[in-house]
Amino acid sequence: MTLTENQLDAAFAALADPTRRAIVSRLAKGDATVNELAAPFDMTLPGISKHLKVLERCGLISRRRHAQFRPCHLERGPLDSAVSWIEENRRIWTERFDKLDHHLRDIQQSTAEGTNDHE
Amino acid sequence: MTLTENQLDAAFAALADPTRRAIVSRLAKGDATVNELAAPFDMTLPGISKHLKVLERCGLISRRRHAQFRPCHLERGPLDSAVSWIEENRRIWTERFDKLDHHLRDIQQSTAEGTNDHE
DNA sequence: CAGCTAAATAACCATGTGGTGAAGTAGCGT
DNA sequence: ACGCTACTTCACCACATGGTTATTTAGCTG
Repeated sequence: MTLTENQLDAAFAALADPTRRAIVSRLAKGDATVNELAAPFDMTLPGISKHLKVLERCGLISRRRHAQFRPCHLERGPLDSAVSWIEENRRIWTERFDKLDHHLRDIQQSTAEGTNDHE
Repeated sequence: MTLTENQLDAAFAALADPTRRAIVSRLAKGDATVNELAAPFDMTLPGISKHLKVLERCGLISRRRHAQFRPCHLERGPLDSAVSWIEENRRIWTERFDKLDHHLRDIQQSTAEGTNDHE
């Protein structure tokens, strides 16, 4: 289910480029050919082709062959894995703060009669 | 709330490195000094220092000053933004497939008496 | 077949990144 | 004041990345 470290590296790295994120966003709406994907960008086709190869290598997209066209298709897996990694760490972070919150509440309770705005 | 494109670039790029992800995971459990963060890695301190600068520049961590120590603290914002971006695209992706699913169901219903396994 | 279109590949370039060792800075302890 | 500790910054290196133009491959079409 979850990707290996290397695949996670590649997925995050792939998403770190605005052109590639835009391509992913476009593909979320439906498959598209390379020329269709390239159209919105002020970039040569080989440039787009390189980006697509990056996306393909990390599993974010797959490509079929249809006549001369190579329609690109967004794959969900890497996005899921990326979110999973972040969510897991946010969970740990949040739980820790919940505990801290309880702790502070305890302290406040035990010093309820003292001042409460020092520093 | 959401980061700019550049900040999103930086956040994803920061998370693309396994050392930096490990540092983030460590910090999710609580603040730590540079030496504490460096300990698990087979890497010199300047190397860690560079990684921390990357994390700091994209807002993933902040650093206080306490005596000679520079305790690092994980900030939640960029993680939230990264997840938001991905979630938004997954949402579009999912909705599309739901529609497709309905469409296929319609087709299957209207050709219910025909063959159903042609390509 | 020739020729067009879609896309990939090759060769190249500038810049960025991840790492190093060596030197510098800042604050505490004696 | 002196050194120790905790880090940062500097100068450098090898390699990856993002982009280009020019060339090549693959497949349709006349």
